[in-house]
Amino acid sequence: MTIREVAKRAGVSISTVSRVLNERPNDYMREDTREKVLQAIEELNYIPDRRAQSLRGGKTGIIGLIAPIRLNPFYVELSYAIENVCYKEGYGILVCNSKGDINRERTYIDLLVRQKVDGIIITTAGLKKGDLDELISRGITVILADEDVLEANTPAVFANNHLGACQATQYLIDLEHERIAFITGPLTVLSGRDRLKGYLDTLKKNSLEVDKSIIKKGNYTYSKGYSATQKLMRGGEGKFTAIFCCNDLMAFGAIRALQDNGKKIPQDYSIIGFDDMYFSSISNPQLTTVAQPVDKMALKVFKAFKREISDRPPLKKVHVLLDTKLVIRESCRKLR
Amino acid sequence: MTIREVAKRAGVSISTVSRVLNERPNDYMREDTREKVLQAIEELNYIPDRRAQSLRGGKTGIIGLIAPIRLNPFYVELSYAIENVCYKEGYGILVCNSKGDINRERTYIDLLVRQKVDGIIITTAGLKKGDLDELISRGITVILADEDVLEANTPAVFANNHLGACQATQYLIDLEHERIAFITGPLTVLSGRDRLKGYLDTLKKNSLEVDKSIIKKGNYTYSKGYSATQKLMRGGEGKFTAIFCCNDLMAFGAIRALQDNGKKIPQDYSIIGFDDMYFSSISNPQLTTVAQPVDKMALKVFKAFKREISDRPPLKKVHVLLDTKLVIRESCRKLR
DNA sequence: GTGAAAGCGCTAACAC
DNA sequence: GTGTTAGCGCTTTCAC
Repeated sequence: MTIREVAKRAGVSISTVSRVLNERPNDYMREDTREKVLQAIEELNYIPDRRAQSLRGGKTGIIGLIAPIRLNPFYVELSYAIENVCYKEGYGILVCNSKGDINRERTYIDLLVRQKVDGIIITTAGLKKGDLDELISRGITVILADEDVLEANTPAVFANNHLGACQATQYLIDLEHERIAFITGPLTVLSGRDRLKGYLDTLKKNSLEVDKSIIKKGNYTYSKGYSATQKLMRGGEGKFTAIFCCNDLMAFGAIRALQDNGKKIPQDYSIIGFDDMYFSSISNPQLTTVAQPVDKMALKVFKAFKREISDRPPLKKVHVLLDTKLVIRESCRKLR
Repeated sequence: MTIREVAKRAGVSISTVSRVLNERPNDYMREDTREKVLQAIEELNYIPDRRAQSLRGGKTGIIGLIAPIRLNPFYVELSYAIENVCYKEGYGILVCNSKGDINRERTYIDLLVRQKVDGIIITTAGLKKGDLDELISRGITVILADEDVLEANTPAVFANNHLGACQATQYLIDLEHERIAFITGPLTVLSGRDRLKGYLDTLKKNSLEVDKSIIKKGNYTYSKGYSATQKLMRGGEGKFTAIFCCNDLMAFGAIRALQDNGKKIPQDYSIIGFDDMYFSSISNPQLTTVAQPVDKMALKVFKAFKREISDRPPLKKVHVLLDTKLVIRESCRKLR
């Protein structure tokens, strides 16, 4: 079922078929010719081959998405937000779960290059400017999502992690909490550092002292949230009344650790997370958290991609910073 | 960066380059020629174009995955299990979230046909044998996962839903529960019907009466789990001591509904789910459930795919049925 | 308005 | 052993 067969059936040449397929503005043709072709297409159930189309200079209509998806469930939220806008725009999306493994990331990039995808949306686990430049030199548009790359000359879209951390911290303070423990994200990644800074800045802004003994290193995993909270408990139960966890998954770990110590949430301790994954809305207790604007992120990412592949892409690569939003549910309470 | 440039740099013809690229068994060549080519490839950082390769009769190396992913989070488990085996085998996976919408499914199928994917792994929301046959006639291998299509002449892989439901029901009975409520899945889908049957059969096997008033219709969503449980409560609190929910998501809804009525799990009611999603292992309480063998399913699906695209695909299309496994956690207790 | 033909990057049959 | 060439399915000049 090729364009040739359609041409034969319609009694025209293949270029005519191609013309009706592509509908260019200044391409005039007799209406009955078009009809004939359309009918032949219909009858043969013909669907053009995108590989062949793209080989002749066109686009593949595929976008690659690379992210540490299963590491942090937040990325399944983000990936499906992106899938959704790609669907609406007629793009296919090749999903590459890097698991945070740089080798896996590179293997996937190789696959995407082979497939000549139109673009790659990536939350990288450690790629550098040079890696990105090579991709770009291959004609593949790269959009950074949620994680920056130093000096990268390509568009990037983030949630305002600093703002989010400020919102969370301030909320706890407004609830009269003064000793707020903090479980960090990995400090190797932008979001981790920004969230820490937001916490610190908000404490300072409210003239609250920073107590390093209630700041624990985390890595966005459930088990780390659990173990960090255990450490917190061993460090002295009275040293804090609330915990701000740098993502929801760790917050669940924290809640569990507290419960295992016979504590109740939010009666004994208030817990706030970050991300707002789907499960945070149905967990017990439902988690108060900072929502990342995933849908908006997906949209902005896609728009950046479109702009980049347009005839005249902007020289100045945008860095979009999207506002987060506090979502109040059940895991925090007013202290007194 | 094409094969031509590599050839020029290595001082050989393009067919020689093609030969070293493809390494056929009976293709001999001088070692130094191969070396030269390899070096040129290396120096130019050449990566062959899969579109062009596949156009010339080859495979695209892409598999499409269609499933109602965000409808039931179980499918995110399944999809990443599949992604994982595809990764290992060098396949790219085009993820298509149908949301259970047949139109979306069809649009995606069109996209996958255009992209000339090697195969489609599908959990369909309503495609019929005819739709599948058309795909197959287009040279696209179709593998059914988790959901059957009547009389379809293509391989299929399922979890043994009947067995799973038996395991869950029997477990509750072993815990001395005799009045076990049941929240069904959609009865339009295979898994829904089989799970119901497993429940009914096990009741009968244990000479327990079926009480239709404690069997409620569900649809695999959280909110339905919640509302069905509310109905159950209004029907009479004493009429049941346990609820078997046809998937984990509804189980969470049920737990919530019970808690909103001031009940405790598992003290007041035992709850068992089905699927074993990641979140079930970290929820409060951690959910006792029936685990679907997702990794094994993914493997079997992939193997069926490979067999189908092999030189001599089996005429008889296999139906693989995989055993489920009871995962005991915290949401059930012995009645007395 | 429509058709013929070149060529996208590659593989494979056939020469040499 | 290696090169030449046709052709995969399509788009796009360039003729007519």
